[in-house]
Amino acid sequence: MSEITLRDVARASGCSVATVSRVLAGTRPVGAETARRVREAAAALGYRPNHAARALRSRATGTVGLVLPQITNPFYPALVRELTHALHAEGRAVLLADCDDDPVAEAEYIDDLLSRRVDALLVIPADERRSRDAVAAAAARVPLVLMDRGCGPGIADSVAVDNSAGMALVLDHLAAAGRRRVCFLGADGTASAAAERRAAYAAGSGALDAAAPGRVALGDFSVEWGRAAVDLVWDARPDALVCANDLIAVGALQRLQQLGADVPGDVAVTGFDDIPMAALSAPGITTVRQPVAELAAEATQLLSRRLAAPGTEGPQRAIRLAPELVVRESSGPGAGERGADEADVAVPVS
Amino acid sequence: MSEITLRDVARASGCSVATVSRVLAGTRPVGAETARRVREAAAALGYRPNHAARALRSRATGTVGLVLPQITNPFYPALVRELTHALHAEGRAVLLADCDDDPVAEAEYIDDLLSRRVDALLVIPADERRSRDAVAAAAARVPLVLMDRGCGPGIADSVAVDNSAGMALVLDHLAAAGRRRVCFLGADGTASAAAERRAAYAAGSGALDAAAPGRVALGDFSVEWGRAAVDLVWDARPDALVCANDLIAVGALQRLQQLGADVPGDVAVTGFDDIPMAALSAPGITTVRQPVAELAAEATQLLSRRLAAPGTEGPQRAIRLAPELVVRESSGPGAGERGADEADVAVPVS
DNA sequence: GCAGCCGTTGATAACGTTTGCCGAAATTCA
DNA sequence: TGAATTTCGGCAAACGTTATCAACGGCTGC
Repeated sequence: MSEITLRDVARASGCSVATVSRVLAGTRPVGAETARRVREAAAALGYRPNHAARALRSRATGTVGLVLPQITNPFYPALVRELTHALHAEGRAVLLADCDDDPVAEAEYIDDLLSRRVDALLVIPADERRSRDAVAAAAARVPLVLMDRGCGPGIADSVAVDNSAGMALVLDHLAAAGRRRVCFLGADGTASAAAERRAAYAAGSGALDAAAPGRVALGDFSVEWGRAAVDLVWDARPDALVCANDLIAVGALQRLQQLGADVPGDVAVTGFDDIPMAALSAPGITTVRQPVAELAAEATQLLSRRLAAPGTEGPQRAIRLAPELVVRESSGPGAGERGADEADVAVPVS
Repeated sequence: MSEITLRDVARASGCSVATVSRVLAGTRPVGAETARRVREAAAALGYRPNHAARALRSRATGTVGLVLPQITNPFYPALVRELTHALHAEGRAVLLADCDDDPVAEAEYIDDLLSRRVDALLVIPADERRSRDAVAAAAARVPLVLMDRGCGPGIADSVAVDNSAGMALVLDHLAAAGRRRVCFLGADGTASAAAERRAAYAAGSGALDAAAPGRVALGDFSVEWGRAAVDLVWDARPDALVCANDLIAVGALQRLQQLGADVPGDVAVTGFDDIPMAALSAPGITTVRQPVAELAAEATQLLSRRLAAPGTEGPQRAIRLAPELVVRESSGPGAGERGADEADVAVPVS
């Protein structure tokens, strides 16, 4: 069985548990010869440190809790992947909790993770408003980084994409393509991504057409809403639908095709996030790609910094990363001006 | 700080730590009045048990490790979701490890999880052959359940969909629709799902057409391969492409549309797994839906059974669950015989 | 009324590590 | 060469919980 403890290694190598602990953890210099004997014995016996005991004694579990609203949201798997890889690279393990978009469940999971003594928490809050209390309480106990969505000001460090810059990229692109009758299919949720994207549209779309900022339909971040939203704005005879995320765009695209509209000939469609489906849809959907690996790297770095300097409550940081525009067929030249094929061209933000 | 220990609760409630532990853990009966006082004090102080200490003493962490090949594989998020929910419902937490399809990384993660003293492991092996040693070694230490893919015979308990039954559903459906020139676009990997599906095709397709079992193209489980595979079988003028999973089907569908083929008029396309994209593709892809929630429930139940009777090495179980056929537009009536609209009809296996 | 029993409770010893402290040996410096 | 300083290793005390054992009541039953 996995019963080999420090005592056994100590006995086998002829020294005390303390020395064995020191050479294995490298906390203090130890004689070269002794170190060799200890390492040999440990390897021979197949010693595996007991993380539970270590955690109890040193009050650090080497574990990070990751709380997210819905793993089935197609944007998150890539993020989870990058986060777990980045954290594992630092020797930490990841406790995963999917709260199913329910702030109450979210609070319970956070509580459970805290009682499991995670060293830190990564949270994508389910709801900007109703997640706040639980997140703030947790942030008071352990280093906590908010990702993707905000949770009110001054709660904790946060890392997210610059939604305004992303929306600006989209609007510039559509403007350059001569689109003017633009509509926004967004989400009315309190999640910060929803709010920021619709604010950015409201702020930027006026440059295309004075009435554009008013052509807005708000629902949620789903394919179903995308389908339904098209009908609500159809009377305005739009030549471009700016969607707040790729799921909405997929739904909009489907409904447009049902209605017999030509995409991009009659109307362009754009999304946000660049989930896998955006590239695989027909036509491919022009969208704003989030720098997922960089988001993960920034988040883990933020955590490491807090963990390295315990108690030191430095100023909170709100990191915003620049997204890039991915141009695909769904926003190609309109009916009048068909040009060359230009699919999947990535345009980094300046 | 989170410094409230059993001692504090004991002092506040006027009894010993032993009693407090007993009432809070419910391990042994305790006086009603005392229990009330203890619970009151615990609540008032906001006591949170220290899982690290508990784990050290009782040699059980209440934690399960989940090792999977690629969280970005669109079939897994739904499975992860159901697994975490099922496990959390039993009071366990989930340590997640994504090994990026690399058996070496997989072995390291398994090792790390074991040294973190997980009570049990859920593993979706990256490779049938090269994952075997690490999985077998782990299974000797803790209860382990293999999911989705096998890992050689007699290694551990396993839960998976019945791939043969699923493939049979597809072939029956195509036969009933009058398709005869069937081709199989599969994966040559050693993963058991790949092998079982292509074996089931080989065994069942002969009933449609004597040459069908020979019309096979093998690559991997990707959209890219699906696109490429179409060209390899196109000379055979197929009227149906049976794909080993939905990603291949999506790729095949794209390439067919590029070639100007009508789906399902000229050729039907079927997938396997029922990932979200299958429903959202245009046309929607007929596929075999895995009973994800039931798979998760069976797996956790299997774990619970092993955990309840420690050391009792009962016989290994290999549970196979019946899938259901989801008929969508991609396998509708062929060119000659267009009928009524029948989208998204689920036909459970008998 | 006394032996014996159960139901409750309190001390206390683990669980396997890390770590502060101290002694011994080895090294340096005057 | 003696004292000061460093280096190295051991002892033992934590960390917060659970489990074992004994003690102390108040019972029942004869």
